[in-house]
Amino acid sequence: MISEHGVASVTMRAIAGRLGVSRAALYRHFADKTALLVAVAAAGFKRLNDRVQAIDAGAPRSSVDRFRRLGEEYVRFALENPAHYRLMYGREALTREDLPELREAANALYEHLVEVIRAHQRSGGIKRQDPSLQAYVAWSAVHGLASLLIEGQIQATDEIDGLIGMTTRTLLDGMRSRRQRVVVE
Amino acid sequence: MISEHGVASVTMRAIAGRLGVSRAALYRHFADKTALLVAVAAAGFKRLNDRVQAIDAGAPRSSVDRFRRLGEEYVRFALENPAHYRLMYGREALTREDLPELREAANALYEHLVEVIRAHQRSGGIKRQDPSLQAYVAWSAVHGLASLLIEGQIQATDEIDGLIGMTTRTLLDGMRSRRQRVVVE
DNA sequence: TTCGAGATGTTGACACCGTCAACACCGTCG
DNA sequence: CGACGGTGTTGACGGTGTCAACATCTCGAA
Repeated sequence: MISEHGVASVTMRAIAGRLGVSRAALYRHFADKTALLVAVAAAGFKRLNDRVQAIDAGAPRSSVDRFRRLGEEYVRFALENPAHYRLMYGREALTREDLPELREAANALYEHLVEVIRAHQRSGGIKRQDPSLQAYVAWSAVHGLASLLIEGQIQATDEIDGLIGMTTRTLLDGMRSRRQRVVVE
Repeated sequence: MISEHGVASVTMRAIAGRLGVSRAALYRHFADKTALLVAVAAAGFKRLNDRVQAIDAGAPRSSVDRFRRLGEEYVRFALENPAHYRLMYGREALTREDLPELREAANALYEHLVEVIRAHQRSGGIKRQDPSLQAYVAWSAVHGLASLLIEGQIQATDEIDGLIGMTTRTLLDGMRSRRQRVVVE
């Protein structure tokens, strides 16, 4: 329903109607509408998590490649499921402190990113700074890119692939360790 | 009203009540609620724009400094006006194609960023790539950081200043021209 | 000065929404 | 067999955005 007509069209009555059930029946399973949306948003994070985990499932990759593909896959997910992605980061879902499910799902994704960065640090590719802070910077970059693309704030729609690659490359160059940098050039 | 009790508390009746006016009176000035919110959001972009323009008003700065301060000031604005910032990038405001005011205000900010990047290119600080694409990458990074901070997705709340600095530094290093990079080290 | 038109404000109503209390049904297990 | 927890239904409540119909006010043209 979200991807068809936007999150505004998701009403308790409409959901119940699709299920062939009365409106109040939903309240046997969810405390209120926000709780239901939080569950949907958390499911989105889990799907995204599965997707990025799958990157490392096949043949072993270099740590740079893992980082690049992670960023790519992240943005691609957002572009394919814009309404869902918006919900995942929407205030109505994140505000509720009594429903930690969403935050935990988001955190699992973040932890994976930290792990990928740690691995790339060990291989000498990037600076040995606090990987959790580096992860925040990288997360910010891809989340910001995904958001701006989804909301149509970025005009260059035909250069999306280039923009994604440029973002991950800038991050990698910006975090690159000095020694390697000189060697490379 | 937004900053006091969140955007959800902003209802046509509540606005009218504050103004000492009836609900329907508002419809003489705005087509509907979304149009009103778009106007508020656009005003936010204009305030933010004034703020970043003010950076260059005083003593002349180096192009690196201009870039750094721009990113800093951007994130700081978001942190000081979280609800307003959310509205500025909210789907309900951006979706409406018949109200270009918001997009234009956002675009003015983007154009300023492009100009700052161009200047830094001329001074030889960063690669001579398409500045409009570099601007998208930089915008993504600061917008993503602001969003994650506002929504409480980033735990390291006591290292915000460090995180902002790390973001702009990573961007600058990532875009830095090869020649200068060697010289610097 | 008068008068009429446009801008602005008001009231009452409509359809829709999230939510809840009260009641009805069902299978399960002591 | 009977009580009980899980599930679903109906009807209602207060709140919301919005609009049509009507009232008022301002101000420039005759």
